[in-house]
Amino acid sequence: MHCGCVSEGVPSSYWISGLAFPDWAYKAESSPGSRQIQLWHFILELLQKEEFRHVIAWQQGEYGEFVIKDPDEVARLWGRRKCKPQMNYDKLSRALRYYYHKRILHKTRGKRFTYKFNFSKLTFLNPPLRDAHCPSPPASACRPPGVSAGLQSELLQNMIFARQALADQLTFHRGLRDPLDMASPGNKKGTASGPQFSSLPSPCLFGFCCCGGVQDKFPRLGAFLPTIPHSGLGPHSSWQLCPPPQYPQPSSPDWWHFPSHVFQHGRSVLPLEERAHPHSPLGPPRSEALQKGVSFPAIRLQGRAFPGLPLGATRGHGSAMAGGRLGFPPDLSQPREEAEASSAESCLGVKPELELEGRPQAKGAGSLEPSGGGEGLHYPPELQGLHPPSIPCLPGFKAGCSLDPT
DNA sequence: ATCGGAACCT
DNA sequence: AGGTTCCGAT
Repeated sequence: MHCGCVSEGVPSSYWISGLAFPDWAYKAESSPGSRQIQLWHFILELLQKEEFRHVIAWQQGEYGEFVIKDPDEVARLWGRRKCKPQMNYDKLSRALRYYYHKRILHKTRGKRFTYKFNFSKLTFLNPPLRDAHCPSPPASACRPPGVSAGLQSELLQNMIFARQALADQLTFHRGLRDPLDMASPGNKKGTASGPQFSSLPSPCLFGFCCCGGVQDKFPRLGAFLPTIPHSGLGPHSSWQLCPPPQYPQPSSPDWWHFPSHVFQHGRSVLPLEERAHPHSPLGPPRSEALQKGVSFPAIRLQGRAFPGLPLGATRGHGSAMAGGRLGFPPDLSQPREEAEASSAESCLGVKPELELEGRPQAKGAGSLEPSGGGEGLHYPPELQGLHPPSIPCLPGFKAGCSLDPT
């Protein structure tokens, strides 16, 4: 039943194994319907490939947003993949539009051929990770051989997105989802059609970038996400640890310009440490955004302080926690075994009681609507300065999610 | 260019 | 289910 179509040299099996698109997603045996490559998979494949950058590429500065630079070519490639020589952009875009309702994708209004992924949805649609352990190499291995500075940046973004996605999942799963989504076909509860988040362990997200061997474990992870038009990381050649070694400067707000609604729910995720010491020496003064409540838990590794990242590590439904695979980096200075042992129990997360205010799709108010809601950052005063989640942490780490062992 | 309904296909 | 094809509307 070969049609001579090719897959453009892009393996359709695993390619972000363990994160968002595990290989099962492509395997026929995992689906009675002989699951084929889906369009969004394909789009992501193209996006990760350097050679298609002239055809489709991530939009700089907008996370998850991509531009189809050559619609005809993308359509041709898609048609080739699907053995549909009559494929064109009109048809392809129709398929993309079906993703709007599924919240896999949405259109960036006003920008031609520009769409944006809702990564959280993609992740949510996928099943539990099978082996998301967090290897803990020596710090010196933080940039594995072959990991370029560029990849370094991308890996960081992966981590950011992964955390974001998990945080989104968390929100999603705590019953605070958007009613529109409840009605969407992919979200029928209690069916066997989708994974249950309660059984979804968090990957060691930090491990993606901070732990060595990421190339081996996640060979294609690096190209998954758009390049951060960098604020504090790129120029640093040392690749010591993934997050920028300091808070972003107010002059370079890119760092906290995450599109996710995760950051728009009036939730301060400031670590206790930060709250207790508003002028903490751990970093420069908080930016305007941070003051508004967009902040990340501080992380200390090897004596250095980092801005936290939007964390999705979940205590979620208990059982997930009991599984103990939560995304937090071990202290890289620890001996490997020790670090692994602790990483198995580590966790850190945003307070999972995120609110979904309004429907993302609601015109002008949706957090997922990039062109509609402006910043969309509304933080009721009463929600500012809330305590961080009471989340089980690494042994020896304070609840409050600093990684600073005390 | 973009949207979404409708019928159809696999 | 996840498109593909067609098409009228905006």
